[in-house]
Amino acid sequence: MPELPEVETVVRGLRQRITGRTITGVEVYWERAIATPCPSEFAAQLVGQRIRSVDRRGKFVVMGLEGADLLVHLRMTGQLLVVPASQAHALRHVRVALALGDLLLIFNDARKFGRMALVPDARQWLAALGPEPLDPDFTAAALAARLQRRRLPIKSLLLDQRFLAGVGNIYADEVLHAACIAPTRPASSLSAAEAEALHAALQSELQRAIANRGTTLSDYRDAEGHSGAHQHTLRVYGREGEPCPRCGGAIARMRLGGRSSYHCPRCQR
DNA sequence: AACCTCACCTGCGGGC
DNA sequence: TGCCCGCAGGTGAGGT
Repeated sequence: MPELPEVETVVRGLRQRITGRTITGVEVYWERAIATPCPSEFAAQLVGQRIRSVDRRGKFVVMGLEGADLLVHLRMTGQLLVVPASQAHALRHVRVALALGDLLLIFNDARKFGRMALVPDARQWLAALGPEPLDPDFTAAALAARLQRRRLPIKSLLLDQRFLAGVGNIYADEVLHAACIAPTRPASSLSAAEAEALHAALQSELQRAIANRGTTLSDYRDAEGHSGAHQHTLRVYGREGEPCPRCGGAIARMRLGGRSSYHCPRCQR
């Protein structure tokens, strides 16, 4: 579910609500939600720690504690919700709850794919991730150089978190549409101008989605439990058979790398 | 390296 | 109403 814009929206909400708070209790209701260490260690090590920072790296939420980092990956249906302690009973899929004084930070996750990890240093844990698409150091020239070395379909490459961190199935389709590039094109076949267009589309599409507080198709909610609004402005994702907003051609759906893929065969080349 | 399928899970909507 | 099927924003493992 959540891709870069959704995780960024969650992180901004968390940062405002829980930075500086101390973890006063931990309840693990679904043990496999804790990737590392074992659930009892996880709880024991967290209690008493202060949350110093909340950041995003790719699709990971990274909470900086005093001697460790708490990582969360929401996968398909995970949510990180800040609720008053009295209100948690209304949630149906609570896997982990962190008490923060009179607030609860709830890890809610219907499909149980999401994971939390308590690690000594998040940087090591995340070292294999590719560059951040919104980082100023991520330039069009750098992208073009790395595209040249790969023959994978460009969409599959955009979904590879080691190549680029944070893009998922929705935004890969939207970005390629914005850049007028067919998802099946081998990455190395992109011209310099196309690489430039792809770079620009990554910036603008991801920024627009963040401004709209993310895409809610079903499960995504921000830290306050609010839906995003970007689903109303998607141009191709989920729109099979509808007219392309740019050229009027019919949006097509295909399978690519095992995922549903939407594009306009008329104006994406 | 590239490509495939399966596994991990639950819930929802469509067709009958 | 109920059952079965296919589908879902992600990723990692294992095979060819």
